[in-house]
Amino acid sequence: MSLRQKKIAKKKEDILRTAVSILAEKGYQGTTMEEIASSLLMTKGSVYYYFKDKQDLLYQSQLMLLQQSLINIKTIQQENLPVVDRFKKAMVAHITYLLDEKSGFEMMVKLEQIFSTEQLEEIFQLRNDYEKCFDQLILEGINDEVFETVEITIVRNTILGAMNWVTQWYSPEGKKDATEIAETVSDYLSRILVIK
Amino acid sequence: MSLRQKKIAKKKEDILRTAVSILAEKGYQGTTMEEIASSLLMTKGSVYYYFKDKQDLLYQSQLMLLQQSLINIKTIQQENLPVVDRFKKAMVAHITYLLDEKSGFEMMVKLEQIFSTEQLEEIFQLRNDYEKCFDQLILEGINDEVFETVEITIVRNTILGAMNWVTQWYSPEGKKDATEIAETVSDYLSRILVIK
Amino acid sequence: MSLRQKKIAKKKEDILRTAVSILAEKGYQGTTMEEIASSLLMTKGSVYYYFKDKQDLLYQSQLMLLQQSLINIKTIQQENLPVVDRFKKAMVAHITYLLDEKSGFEMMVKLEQIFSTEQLEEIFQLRNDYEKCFDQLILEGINDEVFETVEITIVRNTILGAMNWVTQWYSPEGKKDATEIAETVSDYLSRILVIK
Amino acid sequence: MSLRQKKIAKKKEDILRTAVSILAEKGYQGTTMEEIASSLLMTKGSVYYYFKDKQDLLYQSQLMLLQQSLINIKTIQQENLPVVDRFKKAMVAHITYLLDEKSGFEMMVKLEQIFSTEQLEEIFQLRNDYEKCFDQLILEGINDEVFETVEITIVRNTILGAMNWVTQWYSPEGKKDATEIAETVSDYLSRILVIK
DNA sequence: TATGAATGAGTGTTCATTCAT
DNA sequence: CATGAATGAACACTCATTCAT
Repeated sequence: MSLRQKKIAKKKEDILRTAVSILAEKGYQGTTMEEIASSLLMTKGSVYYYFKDKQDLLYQSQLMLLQQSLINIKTIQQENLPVVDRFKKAMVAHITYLLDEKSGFEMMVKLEQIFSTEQLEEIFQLRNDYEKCFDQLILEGINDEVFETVEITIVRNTILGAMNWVTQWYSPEGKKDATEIAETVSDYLSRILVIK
Repeated sequence: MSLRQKKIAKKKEDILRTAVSILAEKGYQGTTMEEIASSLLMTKGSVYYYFKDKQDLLYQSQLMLLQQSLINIKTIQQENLPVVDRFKKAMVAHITYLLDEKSGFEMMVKLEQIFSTEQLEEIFQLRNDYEKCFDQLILEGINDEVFETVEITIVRNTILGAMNWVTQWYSPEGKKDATEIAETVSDYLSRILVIK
Repeated sequence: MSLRQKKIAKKKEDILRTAVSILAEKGYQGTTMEEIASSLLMTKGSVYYYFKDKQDLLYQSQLMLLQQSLINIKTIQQENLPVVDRFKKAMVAHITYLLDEKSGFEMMVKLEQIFSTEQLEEIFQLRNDYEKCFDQLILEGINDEVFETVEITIVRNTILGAMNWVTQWYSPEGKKDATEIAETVSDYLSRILVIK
Repeated sequence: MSLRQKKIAKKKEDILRTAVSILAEKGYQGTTMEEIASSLLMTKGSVYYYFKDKQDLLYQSQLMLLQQSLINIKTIQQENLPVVDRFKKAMVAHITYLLDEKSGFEMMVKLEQIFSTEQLEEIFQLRNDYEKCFDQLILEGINDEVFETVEITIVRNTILGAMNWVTQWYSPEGKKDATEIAETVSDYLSRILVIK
């Protein structure tokens, strides 16, 4: 990758990071391009130089989030640790990633309404891959007889929901910082699965 | 209340019910007054007869949701049942209420950005009351030594999050209907607290 | 048609008339909605109340022009006059209509680039019908042996071109008024066909 | 002219040729600098090296068209041929030139709106010169008693209109090629003038 | 009460143009 | 000479809101 391409990639990522946090805070429709641009001390026109349109910005930020999350969880899954520890680590990673990026997995809009079929497929594929990793860990735990036998999909959705919602109530001003909150919540959620 | 007033109240409630589900689906900014009106076979002008503006519609729908939820949980709290059962009943009620009304507690917008201070206070008060009910149940459970000793706020937020997120993944086409999902999720969430 | 509908139809026609002349003068891309609106002492928003979008405005104005032209020529065609006279009358009508409406048949844009397939079909159908009327008159003249035997399509296109171009050079400040110009040009163009 | 200057002149002409055909097809407002540049495998910036701005591009392409047309007609005018033949040759040259360059004399915009007074004067001067050549031929024909006595300006405008319009209906897929169409149309237009 | 019509502020997007490298 | 990046003014279009009837 040439220097120029690197510069572009860097700029794109800068924009995406900012977009992610604003979009997560105000939602897709509630966020203006102007807002995103001026947060970056850019003009609207410049943002359009890097991204085709607003939808493209949302799409690529979703991809970025999901791809990074997927890398995170896959890395953890391969570590040489008991399944219980890996599961907890995956939860902590999920929560801290969301809190650090000030992002949300739901951009507050029905994705179907703004994405093309191919885009939706890509997104759903990644989301699915991610969920499968969690399912895999749960299944492993059940087979190892350290987790209760449960309906995997429902439990996974429940746990993901609890984690995704953390962005709604976590306050940096509180007693615990992001990592501590992540640890605590993960501990509590573990109890749904772990056999005592 | 005169007949006329009753008629008006009825109409208002009709509008609110529709508004709630559309707002929950598309978010505050993503929903147009036109959309709400035409869903009710009304014209925009008529909706404005009953509600001052869009924000008022959101405000009152939030109030309705919260007030009803509060009534639900208070009723349950006073029932003559073991705390574990009351807690589970409260969770089931919470989830089924959300799924039935096709609503969401978060209207996909930072409330601070659209509500006035007084309105925010009212909303937060109700939300707080509602959370306190849950906290109260949890505390009771701990005192009765049927629940683990936990950080109540965090556990409550975690559980509420898991429940609120159900609207994101529940599909009426799935194997379980709304009530069954609510029961199942509640069972799993109970494990966070219940001493085994 | 109710009074209300009549009012709407009237307003739509007003807008179309203005749009036609501005679009003809400045071309599709060179005309702004703002311009059209303010020519009518309206706001942009109002124009959008009557027409879906700019393209719709162009489409409907083309339809109006073509439909009226078609009525004009069909009326003339049925008059009980020698074919030479009817042909000349048709030419005069064509030119004066364009000059009166300050319009042009070509809105200075490749129609294919802005219209949908169905819209294009409708336009081309009408255009074709109109051309067929001219062709019919020419054919009649040939059969009556008052017109030379010619390649009908090419002659018709040549004559239509000469007439359509009049809007480019006619000036109301000149010696002749619109009708006189139309008469004169038609006389000259007749010479292409009439046997002497 | 140095080699460098020649290279620049060559490049300018390349750009103008491309610009002419795109501008003729899409109109001034409908054509983007990007489009012109990328048709030439250049970047926008490069085009700006050769031409001050978009208007300059249009201006110079008009000049080029008119100057070439003027040369064409003047050459023909001086040929040692009967006026009827020279007139027809002029028409054929006019039409084939337009069709070959895929150009149009009207760039679909009121010239007054984009050109400066001096530029307009230059353009009008050339246009006038060109028209005068036609007028001259017509006058000659009248004096030679091979053309009917006509109102020269009107006839010339009518004929020019018919010729300019050919670009609107000529299709390379048709039975006749550009030259044949030009010949045919010229023959028909001759009949307006030639005494039989 | 209800509504059709109008409004205007705001938003996404385009594009001619500039300029540092 | 060439270009990539940035800019900002302009424009199409939307939509909450108002108001006369």
